[in-house]
Amino acid sequence: MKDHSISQFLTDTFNYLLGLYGPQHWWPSDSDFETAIGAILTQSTSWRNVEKAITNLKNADILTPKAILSTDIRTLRKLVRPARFFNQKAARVKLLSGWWLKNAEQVEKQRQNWQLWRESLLAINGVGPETADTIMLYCFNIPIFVIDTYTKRMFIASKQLQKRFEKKELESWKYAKWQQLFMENLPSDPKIFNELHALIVRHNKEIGKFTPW
DNA sequence: CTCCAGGGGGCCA
DNA sequence: TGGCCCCATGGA
Repeated sequence: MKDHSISQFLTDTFNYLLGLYGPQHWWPSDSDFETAIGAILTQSTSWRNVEKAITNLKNADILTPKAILSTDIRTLRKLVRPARFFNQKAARVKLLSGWWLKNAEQVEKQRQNWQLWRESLLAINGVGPETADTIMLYCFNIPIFVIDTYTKRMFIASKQLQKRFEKKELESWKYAKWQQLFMENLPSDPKIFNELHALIVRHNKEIGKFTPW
């Protein structure tokens, strides 16, 4: 899977998008815990709506794991309501707060065991691969690349990749396969993974105004 | 009015 | 495994 031409292509893509849009400064937040909560709230939800929910949590002064755990679930539902699926997300925010309280400090101390921390995140109801990797990368600065629907859509449509793989094959690739493509063909650098994912999201928002790269 | 956002879980063949 | 449905706000 590691391939020089693919490495070159991904590096070129990164440089192209960075030149086009500049640094995206992800993840916007006042704390790593806020970032983690945002990762839950943004599931299939516009960032605009997530901001409203986060603002509600800030105004209620409960943007810490302990405060959220001690907040009544019905109160939490009202606060996160702008972020859609508020019943599920209120519960998920509580579960993640419990995980954070128990593990966040240890993650910082034992970063080499990141695979185990990732597994423990995936064990949380409501945390799938994308959310787990988002937390690993944007909260803990661990070099994991985040795959989302934008990334798949954009690279399935890529002529460069279609020279190497059938489009049908690209369409059949699952999360882990896409992640492997990026992680084996780019430097294992959290700054690169951070920026590239943000740039891909930005590019997909802008598509229509700009021609594909 | 319709469409769809920075996903994930449950269910069923 | 793979396909489908559910969740359920707010802006364009």
